[in-house]
Amino acid sequence: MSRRQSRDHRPRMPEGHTLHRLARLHQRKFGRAPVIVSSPQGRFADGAAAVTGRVLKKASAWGKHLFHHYEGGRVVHVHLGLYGKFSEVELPMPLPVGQVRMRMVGADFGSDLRGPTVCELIDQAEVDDVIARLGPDPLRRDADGSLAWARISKSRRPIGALLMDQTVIAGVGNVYRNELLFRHRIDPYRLGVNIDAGEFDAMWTDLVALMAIGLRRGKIITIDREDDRGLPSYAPGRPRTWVYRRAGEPCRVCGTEIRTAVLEGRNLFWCPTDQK
DNA sequence: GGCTTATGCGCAG
DNA sequence: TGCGCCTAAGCCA
Repeated sequence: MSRRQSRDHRPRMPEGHTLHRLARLHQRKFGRAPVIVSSPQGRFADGAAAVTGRVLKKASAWGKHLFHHYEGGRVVHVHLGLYGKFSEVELPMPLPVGQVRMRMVGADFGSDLRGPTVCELIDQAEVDDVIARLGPDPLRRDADGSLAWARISKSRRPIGALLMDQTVIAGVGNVYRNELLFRHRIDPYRLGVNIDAGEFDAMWTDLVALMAIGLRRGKIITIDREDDRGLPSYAPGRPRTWVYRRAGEPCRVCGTEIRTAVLEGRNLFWCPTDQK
């Protein structure tokens, strides 16, 4: 078997940590060297033609948005959406399989992007526009949680919806949203105005730590945090989440059946006993 | 082999 | 509110 498609270490859930991980990977594998960019599928043909052969100066992420900054001020903006994925491919590149929107080939590494919601060529001003629409990203060093608090503390929307709103906090997806609310014993339907400052501070601090674990480990782990006892306690096969996708199963704390409902089109999971 | 489902989000109506 | 995007893992037969 000469399967060139390498084993992939991509996180299963593309929330913010996935994009930061990709930015780090792409910078390491493609950075500071010319990259051959193409669009086998054709839908990104013009964008690919504009950057191919140019040096990738930097890859960065803000929330769920990924930016490839090429020399000459051109930027490739990617949002994976629900299905988008980058594969990791060893050279030489095999023939494209399926709908490959963007193919990147560096000196000793390649990557195929399939199924993204967004893959477009933009300039720095447009990057700034994208970022201006996003809330603070817990994975960025400069993240200012007080900006999120300013929005939440005034809102009459449920906290379960606010945490998913990318203009409030950038990078939180359905897994982190549900897990964070359980960890802090907060009912997802409680309104933003009814969250107190202490609760928010604790959630924000926790979120920063949880997402940093996701970034480091490449998967979302919200129980058995390695820093709980100062040593790695996660082992393959061990449960990694408290409530996410556990509808009907017993709460790991009190045994009550985990409930599920749809809030603004997304699946909510919570323990009706523990979360008030 | 086929069916269901999912992490996101913009848009139509 | 619900659809469309259009991938792929997980499950069942």
